[in-house]
Amino acid sequence: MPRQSPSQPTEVELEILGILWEHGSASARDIHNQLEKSRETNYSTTVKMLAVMFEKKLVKRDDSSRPIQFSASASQKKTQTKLLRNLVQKAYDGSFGSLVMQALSSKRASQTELAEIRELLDELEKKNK
Amino acid sequence: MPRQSPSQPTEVELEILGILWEHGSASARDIHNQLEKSRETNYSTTVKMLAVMFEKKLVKRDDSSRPIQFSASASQKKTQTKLLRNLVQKAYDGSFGSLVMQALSSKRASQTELAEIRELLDELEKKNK
DNA sequence: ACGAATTAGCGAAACTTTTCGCTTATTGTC
DNA sequence: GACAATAAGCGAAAAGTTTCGCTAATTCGT
Repeated sequence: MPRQSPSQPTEVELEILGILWEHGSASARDIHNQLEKSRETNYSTTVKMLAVMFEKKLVKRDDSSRPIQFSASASQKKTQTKLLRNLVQKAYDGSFGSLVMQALSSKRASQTELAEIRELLDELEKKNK
Repeated sequence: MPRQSPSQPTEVELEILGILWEHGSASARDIHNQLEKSRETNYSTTVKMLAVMFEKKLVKRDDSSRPIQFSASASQKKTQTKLLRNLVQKAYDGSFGSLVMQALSSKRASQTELAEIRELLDELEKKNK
């Protein structure tokens, strides 16, 4: 009973990627220290996750110096895009627009963000015309 | 080595929910026929998934008539909101705005949608002032 | 250089998700 | 009612994720 291709980074993987995006690169210990803040976990587990993620090519590692430094293989932006597309596909019937609408009406965007969005919207409409 | 609480509907679960949202309610056979279009799967598997989802309270079932009719427990909208919040939290550092920005610039919104978004934006800014 | 501390890795296992074969129950047809 | 066809359910297992104890390797302090 085989299954399909893997897809998105999992829960913990995403948390680790988040740490890497923020810090650029870090040792297993650094990553673990960060991870501990949000999740009860063990150093061994972190190390293992990094090994798994390395196999999946979610992270790179630089062995040239000790401790080994890890970094994310894909940029935050690229990963975001994948996740977003996946969500739109799976839950919003492929409509980015309706996702945006809902995100906006959930009143989670700050005033500054709203202004930025408006600018972006202006640009987009200009181009489309 | 215990783990945490479950969270979002999984891959297949979401696909099944999608079918139910579209059809309102359906028999296992109906659901399976739909599911087969996008995923190589077996009737038994579908039935089992429905059983699992029933235990998780993701779907309701009406046993009063045969074949049993299934329907989604939560509306598409509610589920979307949950998934969206989760994504924003996990991948966008909690910023709805930056998600919206990215969704917009990915050029996936239609002209009509853009107009709607602009309207919504107007309303939001009015309220915030 | 030696022992202590830290880092890296392995392998097994707990837990979750997805799979399906096989049995039982129910329905439809003649 | 008898038989065939369809529906529902069960239990096991494959596949995927996350966990960690324990060992080995490396580095650090003196």
